[in-house]
Amino acid sequence: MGSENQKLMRSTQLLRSFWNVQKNLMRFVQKTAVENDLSVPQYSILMTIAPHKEMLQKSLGEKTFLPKSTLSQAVDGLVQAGWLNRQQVEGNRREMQLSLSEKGEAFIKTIHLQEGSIHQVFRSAVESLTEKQCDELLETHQRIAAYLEAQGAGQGEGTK
Amino acid sequence: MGSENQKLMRSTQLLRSFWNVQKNLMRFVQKTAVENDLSVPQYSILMTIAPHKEMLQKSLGEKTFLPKSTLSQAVDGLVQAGWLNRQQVEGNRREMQLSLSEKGEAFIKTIHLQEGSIHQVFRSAVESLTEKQCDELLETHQRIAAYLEAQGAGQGEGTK
DNA sequence: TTAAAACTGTTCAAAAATGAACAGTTCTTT
DNA sequence: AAAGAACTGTTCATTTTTGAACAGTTTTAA
Repeated sequence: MGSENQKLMRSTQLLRSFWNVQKNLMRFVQKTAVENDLSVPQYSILMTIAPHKEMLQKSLGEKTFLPKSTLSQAVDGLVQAGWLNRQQVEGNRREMQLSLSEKGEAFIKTIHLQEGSIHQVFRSAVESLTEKQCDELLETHQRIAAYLEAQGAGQGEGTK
Repeated sequence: MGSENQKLMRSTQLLRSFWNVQKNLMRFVQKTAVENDLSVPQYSILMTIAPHKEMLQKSLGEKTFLPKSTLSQAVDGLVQAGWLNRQQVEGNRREMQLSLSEKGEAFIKTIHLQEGSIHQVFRSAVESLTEKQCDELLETHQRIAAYLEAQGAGQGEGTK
């Protein structure tokens, strides 16, 4: 069936398209992380926690998909560096509550403003998009991410 | 200026949106790689070389942004496994010509068909997009990728 | 033609990321 | 309430990735 084949090619093309963006993003994330003495997981953690100011370590794991050993080590480093506070959840001696310190918030702001940081570079990259293009991109990404999120989260898969 | 602030938020929102897709994609790439006894760099290499059938190792480095030590090791593994052929470029004793072996081509086809592979999962994820949505996504991604590609490739940056 | 500089890929020691085993806690079932 | 199962995070040995030094080749320019 020709149209099936058509669809297959479409999907391949789209996957490549995402991959092309993602490998470039990773390049700048890597660079930004190194320039601020962070590992890539640590950078991810900061960016994930930033809009909420505080999060359970468990939730952070679910959001980032980082293996829990990686998460534990990365968080530890961030706490050492003074960017995060870590304390036991009261009424639950297993879970850890993580929160951005004031230093941490300031640090994130600094990163956002650094020339050559992923944030600055990306800002320029999307500068010329129209309102409509932005909205459609967000909408489509949201749909794809939601689908993927739902996959594999169900069965035997968990962050080990 | 309010509209500047507006733009900033837009950019942040878009970056998050890409990140949400990318972390999910990476999850499946990782999974697909492991299931086929590949490292993530090795998987990237195969997917990059696949449409061309053959490439210079140098070009592969430029396309994937993999550090050259990583590239060298990963390629070596693929050659050992019999998926790639490697030979010196004739008339140039530095560069290496890499090409998919027949076994390698077959291997890639197999991966594409595996249930739960990134390819299958992604296919389902984008199944319901309209023709128009696909085209716009491709177009926008292309623009962003092109911009990012141009950045940093110029000055002191190269794959070490 | 040479010497110096730039290029391409490999090697190897160091750093980063991860799985598996674990320790302590909480929840379930009896 | 006691035993067993499930949960949450840490530790540590192993694996993966990477930067730096290198070896060999080609290009540049003296």
